[in-house]
Amino acid sequence: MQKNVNLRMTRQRQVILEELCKVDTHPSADEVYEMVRKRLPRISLGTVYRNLEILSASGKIQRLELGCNLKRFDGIAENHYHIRCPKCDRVVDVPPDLNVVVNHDLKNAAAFKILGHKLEFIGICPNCQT
Amino acid sequence: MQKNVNLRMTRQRQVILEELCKVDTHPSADEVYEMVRKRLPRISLGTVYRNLEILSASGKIQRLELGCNLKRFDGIAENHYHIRCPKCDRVVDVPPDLNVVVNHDLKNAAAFKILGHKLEFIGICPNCQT
DNA sequence: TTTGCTGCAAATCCTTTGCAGAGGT
DNA sequence: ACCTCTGCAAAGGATTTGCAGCAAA
Repeated sequence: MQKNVNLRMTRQRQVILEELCKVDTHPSADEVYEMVRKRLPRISLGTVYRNLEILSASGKIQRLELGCNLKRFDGIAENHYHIRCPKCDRVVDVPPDLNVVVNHDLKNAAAFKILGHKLEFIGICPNCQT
Repeated sequence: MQKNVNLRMTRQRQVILEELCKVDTHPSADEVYEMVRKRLPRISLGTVYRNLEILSASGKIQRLELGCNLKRFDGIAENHYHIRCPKCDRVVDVPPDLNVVVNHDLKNAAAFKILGHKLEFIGICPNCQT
């Protein structure tokens, strides 16, 4: 990925941004591709990927990546929280004695039937702080 | 994936479970493969994937997948929370007027320098409730 | 003996990348 | 004109799957 020194607002980038702001469906890259293709039939999927990356790096859109790329597995079956270090991607458990309170008032308002929540803290681990 | 009607405790499954419970590093499937291979040199990566799936489906281990498989993009750049429906994988925003309180007391205790958190609610969407 | 499980390899899915030409600024 | 961006296609990495033989129960 190139450094965003001199960003150009190309037609493709413009349309991707417009289409993304039109919807609230949190589309995947492929879904964005399908949306944009209606206006720019010759756009390539690679371009969509590159632009989504650039747009989120420059803060114009948000990239939802709750968690890391790899699925990870935990020998502890009980639900608990994690802290992930964005530098080394290490994941550690949140000490269980710590009281993390998530207010579930939202349960009453959303049309969703809330089953639970996933909470992940992002933090620089001791190793990476130096 | 077969339905878990009659699970057998094979040597491979046993060793995967044992190795996973030994560590607290939240390994990826490939890392589990490397761990297990020391004891079962002929095990295949496919078997590791299948067993991690089966073990987490049967509740013996936990699968960390904060979020969905696909990266998703959001036209709203500001940070906000999401609800995801596990049935249809739809993601919607948490209405911003709802007060979600995450207690950050944990900041003082962990050796991590906490930068923030990611919170995702899991819930059945109106469509999937029928 | 039944049938779930394994190793293997090929397939699949999503994403990234190299390249030569096109197009913003 | 400069240099970023594009389309294309191939490569890449993680995960899944088909199959024939193996092994728990």
